[in-house]
Amino acid sequence: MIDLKLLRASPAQVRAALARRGDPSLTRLLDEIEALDMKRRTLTGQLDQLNAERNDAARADAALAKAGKLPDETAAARRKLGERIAVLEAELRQIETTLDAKTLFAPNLPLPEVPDEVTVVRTWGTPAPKGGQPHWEIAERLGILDLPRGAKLSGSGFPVLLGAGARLARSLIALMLDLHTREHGYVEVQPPLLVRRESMTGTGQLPKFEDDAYRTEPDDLFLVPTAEVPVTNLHRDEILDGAALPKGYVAYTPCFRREAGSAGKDTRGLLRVHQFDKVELVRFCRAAESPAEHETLTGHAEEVLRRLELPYRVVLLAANDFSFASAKTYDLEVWAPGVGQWLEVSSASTFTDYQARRANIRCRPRAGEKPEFVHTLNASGVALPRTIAALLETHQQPDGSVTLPPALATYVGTDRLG
RNA sequence: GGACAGGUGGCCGAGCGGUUGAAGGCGCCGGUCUCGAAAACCGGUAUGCCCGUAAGGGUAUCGAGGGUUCGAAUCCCUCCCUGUCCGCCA
Repeated sequence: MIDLKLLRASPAQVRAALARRGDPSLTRLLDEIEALDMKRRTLTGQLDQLNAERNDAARADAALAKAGKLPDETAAARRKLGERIAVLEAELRQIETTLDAKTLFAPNLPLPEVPDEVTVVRTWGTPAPKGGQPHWEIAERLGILDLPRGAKLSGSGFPVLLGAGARLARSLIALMLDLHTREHGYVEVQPPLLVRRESMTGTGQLPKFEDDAYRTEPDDLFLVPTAEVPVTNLHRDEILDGAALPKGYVAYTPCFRREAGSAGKDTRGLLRVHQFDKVELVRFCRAAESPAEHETLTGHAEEVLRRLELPYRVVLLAANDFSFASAKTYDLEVWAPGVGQWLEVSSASTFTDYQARRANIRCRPRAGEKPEFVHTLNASGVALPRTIAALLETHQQPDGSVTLPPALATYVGTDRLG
């Protein structure tokens, strides 16, 4: 949620920051928000004054009315005052409703250090030369992936993992959860996979991106597109103890995405699917800590790829290229020689206080001090399908088998598939 | 799905038309006492918005919205949520 006080204090700064997102309609949205905010303040000023009058009057009248008789003309005057208040209240309510609705459509402000062009920050490992089989061919040969039957069950984009493939997925999940809980200090969470509208609004998926989500009828619940939603909302409407921050949670969940509007893109194999598994990292911290937390978090996600011996690069996304609620995002991309592409397997973002405002997540720095909004951050740690694709393509052998890195072999129970 | 009960501050809990933002307790903070601590005692301790450099002031908020009233945490209506029992069930 955009900070109305900041918008009021530094309108030019907010406009300049939002302009970097490259959506010209945001200027008009800000105009509307500013006008509504001004109206709201004028109205609340008038209302505060009238309410003060009414409160004074009520106190003065109380004794009179209780004892015996409140003069008719006094009662009439009070009633008239009450009517004026009711009219203004109705007007104010209408403006607030509109203002809230508009505000929810304003994305987060990119941080100043975010570039205008995507930038490769660092690369780890040596990417294999482009070539070899794409993962779907390897997987088909190994009999660990069945796309046609997935399509029969649910439609395209719902892969079925079989045998060693299913075991591989389960092993990857266990490896990641163990790494993040034992070595990086996260608390493991198993959240609900269906969430309320409020939760989706808190993290920024709603109201703007409702078409991207699967929604249940008649309960109006949403299938989580990422564990970020339930885990961040764990602390919705709470005031956290400042001494307990930073706080990190890790959750494995399936993720459900309609991918509306992306038909035809990356449709082969595992690159873009409607349901996939992901281990997600979520952190809550004080505002001053969030830049360092963002780097730490990104490092936690990177460690997964190092353990899997997958060459990857970290890219800093451009201001016009990252998600609605984010203020700064690093993508982790693994090299997939078979398809000859860098594949995004993690997005590590800081949301500054944007989600915290929407979801009303605050902390009290110390006892007796005023609550302040926390900063939220999250990163995939990491998403499975593309990681599996990269694993198969990177570690495929001339004889058609696929070797597994030691860290993973321990979990799978073999160091070779096929 | 059926039948009840209930939603009040960080937590528990009173209040059921008139200085109630809200008793009391717990927790927390400060102080007295102590070599130190505990106990005891004293004091403080909600959040949003607006005005103000500040001190402070105004206002709103007792699940949400609407209504009755000169006046609503208290009465009425609708919705949401939680709990208990019954039914069903991994």
